[in-house]
Amino acid sequence: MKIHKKNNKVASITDVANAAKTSISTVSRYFNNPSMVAPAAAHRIARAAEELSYVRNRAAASTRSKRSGTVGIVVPTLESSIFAEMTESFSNRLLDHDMTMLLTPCLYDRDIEARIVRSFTEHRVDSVVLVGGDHNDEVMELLDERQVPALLVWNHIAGHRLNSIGVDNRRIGRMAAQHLVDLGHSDVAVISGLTDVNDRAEGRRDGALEILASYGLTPKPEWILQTPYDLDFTKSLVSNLLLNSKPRPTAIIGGNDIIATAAIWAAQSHGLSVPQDISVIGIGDFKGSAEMVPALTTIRIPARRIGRMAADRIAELII
Amino acid sequence: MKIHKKNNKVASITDVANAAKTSISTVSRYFNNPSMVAPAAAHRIARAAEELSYVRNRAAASTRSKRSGTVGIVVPTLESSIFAEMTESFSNRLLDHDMTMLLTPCLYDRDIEARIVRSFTEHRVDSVVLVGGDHNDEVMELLDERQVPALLVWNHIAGHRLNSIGVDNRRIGRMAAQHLVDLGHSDVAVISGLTDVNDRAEGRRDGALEILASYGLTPKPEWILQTPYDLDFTKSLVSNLLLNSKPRPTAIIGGNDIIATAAIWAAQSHGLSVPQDISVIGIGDFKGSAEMVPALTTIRIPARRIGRMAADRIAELII
DNA sequence: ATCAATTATGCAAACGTTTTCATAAACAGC
DNA sequence: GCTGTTTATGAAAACGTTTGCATAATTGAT
Repeated sequence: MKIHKKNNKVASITDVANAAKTSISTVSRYFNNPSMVAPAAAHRIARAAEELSYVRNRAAASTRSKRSGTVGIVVPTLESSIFAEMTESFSNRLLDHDMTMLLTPCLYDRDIEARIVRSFTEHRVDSVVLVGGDHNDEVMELLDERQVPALLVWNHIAGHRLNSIGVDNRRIGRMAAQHLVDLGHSDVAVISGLTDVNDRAEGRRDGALEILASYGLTPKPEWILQTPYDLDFTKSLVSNLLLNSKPRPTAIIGGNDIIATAAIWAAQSHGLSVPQDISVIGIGDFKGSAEMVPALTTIRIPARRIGRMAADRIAELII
Repeated sequence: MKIHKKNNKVASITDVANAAKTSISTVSRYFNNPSMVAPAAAHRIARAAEELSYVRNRAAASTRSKRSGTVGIVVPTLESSIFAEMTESFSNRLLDHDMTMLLTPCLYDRDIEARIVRSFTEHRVDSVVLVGGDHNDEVMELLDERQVPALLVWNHIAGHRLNSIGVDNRRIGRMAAQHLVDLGHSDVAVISGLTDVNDRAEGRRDGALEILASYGLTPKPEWILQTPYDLDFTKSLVSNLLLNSKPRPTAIIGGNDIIATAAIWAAQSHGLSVPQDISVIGIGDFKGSAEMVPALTTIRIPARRIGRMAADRIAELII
């Protein structure tokens, strides 16, 4: 009678070892470090594994080896195409490193983020990726205590004790403002995301205001607005701005492309044409901004590149 | 000397049990089924866990309990806002069930999907979620053999042996075509996604063509087009169509909102105005379609609801 | 008080791996 | 043919949990 796996249960490494007439150590080595096992044995193991449709149990493996092959990432939202792009390229690259991504959106809520990171540590992820530099103390302590290698993406943060990969948002804000100044604008409205939950938004706004101030063009307070990540709300916010300002701003800086898009649509719905009647510049370069009519002027954030680089960096961090 | 955790290692359930002067069984029960442990013991355990900053190891737990608390989901792409929405609401709802999501985009490639599902099974996910009904045999066998409860989302597929939650794409296609016929159009172009890798696209196209045919309005072959999920490409495809057709189509059905958006932009870039000169209808209702100028006419797919329902169904499936 | 029923606990055996250590086998160099 | 290295293997001890079973403690009814 042929040796085969214990009844109706899925095959374990032991079953494979028995079928291949070798020890479980060798089977384990075959899967983790094939070069360590002799060709003949390797062949028998491959056959046995195939026969029993063995699927190794990484969860069990991680108890001994301390490596789960997973990375946890928390993003503010997936509904921003820019985060979706980054996440997607991150995941794809991770696949090349034979790792899998645990992903959870935190909806810009730091407490939810903390809860998610805790859950990630329960699953013993090999590493954690966070967006931006603003996080609960609890998160930092947790990562610290348990020595989970962590990576901050999106912003490059010079002084931070965690690794970071991303852009300098202040600089981007400066670029956007400079562009409008160069076009001759002096009446510029600055509409940012919510700066208290979003350090990207804050950096961009401050960079823009810095440049405007340096030209003596500081916008009046009612032209410096914040808006949540919401097309609908932003569109009516801008509508109000355009209706109620006696001299209208001649240009708008949108803290991200959603805001800029909403601004363009708001302007169009008042019969203003872009860029003839009013200039709008965004930040982010979401997929499609170039094809939009009128094409959206935007400052490119290399989301895919950030995603890829992050995955590669993770691979280094956990060696 | 105070009892404390073994040097420089993270605390395990044993450390907590020692510190709380009880057995690991009780500690385990405290975390999994608090009602089973007496208040006094519970209190000591809570204190000890806090003190040692104990984080339970779900990976280890899953070896014995067969429940990892994770669900694997593979989506075609995150760059489609509609999938992003579904995924996000799925993940949020999953959180309520104390589960975490393993997510990987497969880029519409069935072989990559198969590879991902295999990786999910290695991680012993409690359940797998797939988009649509077209999958490699290997995937089906794997899920079958290992008895992983699986769920199909996006399409509702009547006869399928797996559970499914979603919409009837053929019906949606019929609705789109009927809408245009009702508006009096007789020259309708149908632009779908790639039907060979996307059964949603196929259903929608066929439904649309079915209705058109029933009115004797079958489009000429060069008006039935396919396009990958790409704004850029689609925009120039539609541009060509508009330039080269002697009598132009008076309406376009876009298989999804990306296609419809690209079609609108293409029309606009030729000086045609929508909907005066040409009607365009999309499918999907991505976030923002209503605010767009002109507003995009689209058939709503309840992405968030599908996501939520899927999470709830998963919770039922694995009991 | 007593006994039965209930509730709370602890022991020890799983779970499916990896990894250390020791030994056996194969290979070179002479 | 030796001997000294290298290479391949196996036994057994972890890893951090859950859980079945048996016992101890508590409760309730009389």
